[in-house]
Amino acid sequence: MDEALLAAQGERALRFIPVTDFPLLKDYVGRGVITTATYPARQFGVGSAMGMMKAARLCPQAIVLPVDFDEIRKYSRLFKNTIAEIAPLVQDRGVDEVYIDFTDVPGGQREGGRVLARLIQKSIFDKTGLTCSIGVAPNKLLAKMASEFNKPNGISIVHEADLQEKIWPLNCRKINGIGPKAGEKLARLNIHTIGELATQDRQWLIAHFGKSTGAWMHEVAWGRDNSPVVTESEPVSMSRETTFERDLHAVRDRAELGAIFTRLCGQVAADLQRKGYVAKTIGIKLRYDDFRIATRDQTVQAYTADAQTIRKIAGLCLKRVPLEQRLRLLGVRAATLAKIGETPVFKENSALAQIKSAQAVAADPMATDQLF
DNA sequence: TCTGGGGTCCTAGGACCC
DNA sequence: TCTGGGGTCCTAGGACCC
Repeated sequence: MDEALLAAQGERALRFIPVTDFPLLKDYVGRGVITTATYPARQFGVGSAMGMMKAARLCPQAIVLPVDFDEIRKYSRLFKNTIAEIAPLVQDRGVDEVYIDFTDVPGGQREGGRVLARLIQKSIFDKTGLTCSIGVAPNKLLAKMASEFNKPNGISIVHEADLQEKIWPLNCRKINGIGPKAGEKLARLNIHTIGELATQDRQWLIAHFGKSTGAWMHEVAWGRDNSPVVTESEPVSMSRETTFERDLHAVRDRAELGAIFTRLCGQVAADLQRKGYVAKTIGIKLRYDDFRIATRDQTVQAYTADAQTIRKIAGLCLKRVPLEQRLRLLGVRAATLAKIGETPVFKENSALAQIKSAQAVAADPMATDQLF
């Protein structure tokens, strides 16, 4: 194998938080979900994204710790910087996950990548006190699955030849990209394992899941994935949203809702400014008390990162959505981003389009300001 | 007993242009 | 009188991921 990839995942992000003076899960009040759980707590069936109330029934004696996002970001940065010092080709996959292409890292191929994986684990532990699990494989798809095999603090190496033995027995849901819906649909079609998926005819999968998804499913079931490790990317959107402590009504709780709305717009504006972007599409998102979601957005001509402008456009969006039902969440989103100072002037930048524009301006003397 | 926040990508229909 | 496609942009919703 002359090419190798690796996925690393962070664990025990809450390791250093002292555990005194925090409520037990059974005494916890408020809405929300578990962000993560220690391995002992997981024994009780508690895990990420589970509602607090459900978790409290499963493990009432668990201690609830607050989430300190500044601290998490700090450790996340340390984690990624440590890896990048050893192997520079790193793709970001959220706070605690990365893909690494170490094809060209000196010594990377020793013991099939195990030596490098151990070095990365040790470096991360020395710098942060955190453990992580690492999967080594010929592509991102397999590396991601491999990283789950030996948790916590494990290393797992998967070769192409291991497909039948190690990958095919797994449930389809273990494939990155097959979520609850696709998993359900596959189960209804009596396809449960990746091996069963691999035996399906490509055309049959396409008939049931569409051209793109069907073909993709067939590829991944055979362990094939040639997507590159992408080290840099521009953001597509920036958003802020909040779930209220109690459901709010647009009329009855107008003042409260208005204040939250303005605050969210301010936060989006601040995020854009801090990161040096402007946006041309502003949108809102709401979640009703029955959990249905509605979104509206509007694209305007001039790019902006101004709180008042965003608030105005978002306000127009809000007018276009039904507001009879009570709300549990409100969000504001900015999209169609451009780096500040690099906003495109003409949508069409072909010479022809520019000549036409110039002709249109020449024909209408009142339109000269269009040039600026 | 309900179910966070911040993202990406895909689909599909309609408008509009060539 | 009726009939074309292709391409891009915009909008709404939904699946999925960490």
